[in-house]
Amino acid sequence: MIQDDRDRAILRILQANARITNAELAERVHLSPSACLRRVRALEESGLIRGYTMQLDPKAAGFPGTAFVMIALDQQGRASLDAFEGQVMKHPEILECHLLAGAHDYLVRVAYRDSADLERIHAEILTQLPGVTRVQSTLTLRTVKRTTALPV
Amino acid sequence: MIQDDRDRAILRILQANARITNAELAERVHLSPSACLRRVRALEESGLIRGYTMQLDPKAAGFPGTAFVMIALDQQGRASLDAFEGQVMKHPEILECHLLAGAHDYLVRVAYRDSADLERIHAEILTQLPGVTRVQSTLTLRTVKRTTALPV
DNA sequence: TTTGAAAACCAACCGAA
DNA sequence: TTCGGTTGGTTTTCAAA
Repeated sequence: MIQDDRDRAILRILQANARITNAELAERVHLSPSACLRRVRALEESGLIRGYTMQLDPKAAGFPGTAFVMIALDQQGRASLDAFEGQVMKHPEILECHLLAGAHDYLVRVAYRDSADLERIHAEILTQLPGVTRVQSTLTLRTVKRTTALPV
Repeated sequence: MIQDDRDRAILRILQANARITNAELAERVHLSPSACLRRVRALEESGLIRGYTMQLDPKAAGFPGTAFVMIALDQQGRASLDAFEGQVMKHPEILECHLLAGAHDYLVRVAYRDSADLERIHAEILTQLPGVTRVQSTLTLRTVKRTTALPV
């Protein structure tokens, strides 16, 4: 768990730059390197830190666009949801999948290389997921902001 | 730019674990440490790599829920969009903001600590953004998948 | 690709609150 | 007892050969 503002400072810095050296991190939060490292390890052990990832520029990586897709299932039993979600996990084109409150639809975000690629993802992946009755895509014209940082 | 499958392998590994040492990364892609480091540096220079971030567990960090919010503006001129987006960038509670095709609405994702916090974000932030005419929130019951990794 | 100096890491230990 | 600081051997980095 987060103990104090020192921990919060460490988390804010690491969220912005996960490859900072422990020595510099320690300096920025006014701790000795060893004390700082002990806190980071404790935060990792506690399960608060899920991991460290590299952020790519989507356009430069060949994914100029993403789309949001609303997906409705024909049934909402535990087994149906599990079957659907299990398949979702297998497709790297599906970046995110959220179960929404209300109509119990899924909101999915996919990355595609061009319009033909989006066609393929729609036809070969999304509509083939188990139990799907409705698939409605909305293209993203522009991503204004996309952070993985939480306001700790 | 990405040169070959070696580069792609490096990117896949770093997307999954940004804190791997250069020595281990080199071993896993069958390169010498110095050759591997040279490639990573080149990928960084090219702008493909946007940065390295730490992933927190949202629940453990005190953010049990996120919500998607559709926001419509009363005007769609360049100036209106810029004013809106400029304010969006200032609020850390707003994790993402996408301009959608079609009705030219924004889809925004916010993190909140509890229902009172969501109320506050709705009343004090979202409805106060410049030019907003309609704000419609949908809670996320469960996030099935959330990756920042692109399928390079 | 190899190498070696400099930097960073991190475990063991010490001291203060 | 817990938390921060110090030390020193080990690992990693990275530029020169």
